[in-house]
Amino acid sequence: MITIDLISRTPLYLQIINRIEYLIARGILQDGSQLPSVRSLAMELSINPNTIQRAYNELESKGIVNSLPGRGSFIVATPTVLFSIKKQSIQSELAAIIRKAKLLGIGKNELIDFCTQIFDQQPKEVEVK
Amino acid sequence: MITIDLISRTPLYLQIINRIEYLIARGILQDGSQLPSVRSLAMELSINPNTIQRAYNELESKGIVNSLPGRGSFIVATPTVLFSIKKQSIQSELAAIIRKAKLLGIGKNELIDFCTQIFDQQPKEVEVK
Amino acid sequence: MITIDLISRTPLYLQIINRIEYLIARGILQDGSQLPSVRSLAMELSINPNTIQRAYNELESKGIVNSLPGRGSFIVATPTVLFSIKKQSIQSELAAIIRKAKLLGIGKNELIDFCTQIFDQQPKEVEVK
Amino acid sequence: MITIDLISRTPLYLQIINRIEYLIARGILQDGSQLPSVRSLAMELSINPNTIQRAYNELESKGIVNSLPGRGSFIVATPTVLFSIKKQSIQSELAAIIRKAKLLGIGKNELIDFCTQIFDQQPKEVEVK
DNA sequence: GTGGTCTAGACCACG
DNA sequence: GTGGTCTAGACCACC
Repeated sequence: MITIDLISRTPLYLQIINRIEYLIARGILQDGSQLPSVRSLAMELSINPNTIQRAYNELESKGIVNSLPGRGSFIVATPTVLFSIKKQSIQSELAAIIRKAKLLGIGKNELIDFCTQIFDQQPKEVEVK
Repeated sequence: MITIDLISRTPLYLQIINRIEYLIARGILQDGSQLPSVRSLAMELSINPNTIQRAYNELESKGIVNSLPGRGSFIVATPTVLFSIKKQSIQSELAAIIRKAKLLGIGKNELIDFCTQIFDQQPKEVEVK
Repeated sequence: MITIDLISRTPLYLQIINRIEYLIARGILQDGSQLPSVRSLAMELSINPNTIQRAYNELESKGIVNSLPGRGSFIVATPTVLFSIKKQSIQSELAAIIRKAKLLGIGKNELIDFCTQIFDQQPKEVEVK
Repeated sequence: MITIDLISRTPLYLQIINRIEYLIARGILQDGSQLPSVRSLAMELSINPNTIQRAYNELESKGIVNSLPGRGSFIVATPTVLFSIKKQSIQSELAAIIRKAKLLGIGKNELIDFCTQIFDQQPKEVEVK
């Protein structure tokens, strides 16, 4: 369920976070679900347990996961909550890049056309990087 | 003319590259213009000459600048050329983020509205990061 | 495997680049192979880690190497790809020198004889400079 | 007669040397001809007199020019002598590049074909860089 | 441990 | 003065 891309430039802990958030947003990981243990997931993915630990820690500090020492880590966010969190981060990223585009002198219409094109061209399911 | 933000997480050498590319795109630095010398710019920005050197080197390997030992560094790219280079990179960044938005389940109309809003909200002149 | 010549006038970082490209072209460093770490290679060659870092950076910007922070640097180019890159650069160098020879008034036959002689005289394995 | 290319990466003093040697080889500057004075040539080319001085010095140490303090600089090499000097330097450059080609695994026939092609493609008169 | 960025300071060739 | 290379040593994020 949780997969990573060892070749990708994206840090492994971020790939894990993105993947878990994606699974929540899609309703695959539900509120209250238990995440795999740090050690078992590390084994499964053949990476360092510290990396998993970091991903879980960041998810906890975002309020998406609840780690109970000795018992495991559990999802505490509904897709709705998760959605608004993610949406905000995407908004800020999008704002940054649109700022760049404006600096370049790209007009609004050109930008919109562009977004439409990209949106339509994307395949329906893509691995989160 | 060339400014940096010491607080930004963007590496200084990248800020300098972005700034120079921006000035070329805007037609402020013209084809054939001489850039400030490595040492003088380092002094002006109060940073290490090596950092400027690195920025100029990368601009040279991108074919935007011509560095002549003992003579100075000169712009060799027209705004048009520069524009197409930058546009391509913005396109790929935009594609990546729109991919993310789709994964979240954001619809096309919502995305477009979003871009329009952001585009209109942006102040006219913003520091390149 | 990777060696340098401290006496040569060729910059160390270029010697390292050439050497690695040579090892790829020969199939000794294969697609996916991990390069020695920046620090370990620096230690082995008794030079500064920054010099190795620079070589790896340039190889990455050429698309020959993939550097993943915290994980290492990996070959991503096949010998075939590398071969065509190198061949092109050799072609242009050769063109430049043949142009000079023509300016001197050296005839085609003389040039060809010359190349043949040099080709046959070369020892089979020489250090890349 | 003596021209330079301010954009070229070749050092100015080398361009001047190459140009003078070319003019001798072609018989345009004859044995005993007086070269323009350092200052007048510097003025004419709008470059630093030191650069001309350096070029003349190197030509003198090669035995091609004789500089008589207070009187000027004179050609002392015949085209024949010059030819053999240049031929040697071209030989060593050619040897270096053929060595590289061999390292890449380029065969003798391929090399020869290549040289022939380049030789035939070259325009008859090209500026020495 | 890994790569990436930056500073400080030195030396070189070129003008 | 100019750009180019290299060393030494520091700090960062990531694994």
